[in-house]
Amino acid sequence: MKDFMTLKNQLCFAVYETAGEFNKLYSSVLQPFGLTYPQYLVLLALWEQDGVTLKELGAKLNLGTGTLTPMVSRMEASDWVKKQRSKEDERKVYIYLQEKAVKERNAITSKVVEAIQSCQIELKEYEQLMQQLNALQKKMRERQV
Amino acid sequence: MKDFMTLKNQLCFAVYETAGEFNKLYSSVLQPFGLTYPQYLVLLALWEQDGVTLKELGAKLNLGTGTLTPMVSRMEASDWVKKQRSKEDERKVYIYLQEKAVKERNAITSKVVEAIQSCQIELKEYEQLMQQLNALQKKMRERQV
DNA sequence: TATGATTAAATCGTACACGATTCAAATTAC
DNA sequence: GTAATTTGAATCGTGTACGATTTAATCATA
Repeated sequence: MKDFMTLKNQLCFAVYETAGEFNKLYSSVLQPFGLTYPQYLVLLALWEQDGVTLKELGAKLNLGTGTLTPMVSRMEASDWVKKQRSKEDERKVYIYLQEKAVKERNAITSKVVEAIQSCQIELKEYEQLMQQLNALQKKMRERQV
Repeated sequence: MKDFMTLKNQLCFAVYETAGEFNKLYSSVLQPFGLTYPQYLVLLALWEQDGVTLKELGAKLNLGTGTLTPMVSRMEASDWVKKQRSKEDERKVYIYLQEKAVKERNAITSKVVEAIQSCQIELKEYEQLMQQLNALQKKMRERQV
């Protein structure tokens, strides 16, 4: 019988390692643009919908203000985005893409797609993994304690 | 046609989020023991094989000294492990489990298994995901640039 | 309408994670 | 047998990531 408490038989570790691999792969692609992997995820979210509040951005990315506030500040310092406090509700801060982020969008996504394609992942494999990971996440979030 | 550059259609993001979910789930279980999730992974590795060098540990966990050295130091401070510089080769540092880690092993793993079981993941689903993630990692590591 | 509760960011403290550099010990090459 | 190289940890700087607290603005309500 297999030992389920072995490191290499742990699903958590497989996910942990895969996340690390993605991090490394994306980092190498994004470094020439002066972007980190999490910063790229922020851009992905903003390319979909620009001008969202920090809280909304956090909801999309599953990140709190403790992570996002300094990260967005760094991205503002490097001219990717701009923070704008709302006039109607001064508690809210809206994040807007800067020209640089709009102009570079194609160059960045092209390089990313190219890198992913170089991994030779089958479309079917890709979609199946997506579906299974989403199902797993759902179970983890809804687990009965 | 689906937009593959959407955040929620990104495999990288699904993996990133799932890793975050595991982190949160395991953290809640491990907190009463005064352990973090990465520290638990270190214990998993050492429970399998005790007395390995920092480098060997790093190879198992895919972590560099920049991460492991301070982490193991913290675990030494909290009496989980002990660092011992080799007499034969003074460059090497061996990591040994402390009594606390041996004694608490069952209590810790029981709680972890319990938490995972509460997620109601099918065995088949679990194994399929493991296999697919491992295949994906292999492709990412061996990609032709 | 004052006040108590809620909300959105910011801030703080701790802990990874990584690449690059440094340092000392061991190995090798000449 | 000394010099050059390699190796294993440690250190450094930057950047997430999270829970908890703080602060200021808004909302709810008596």
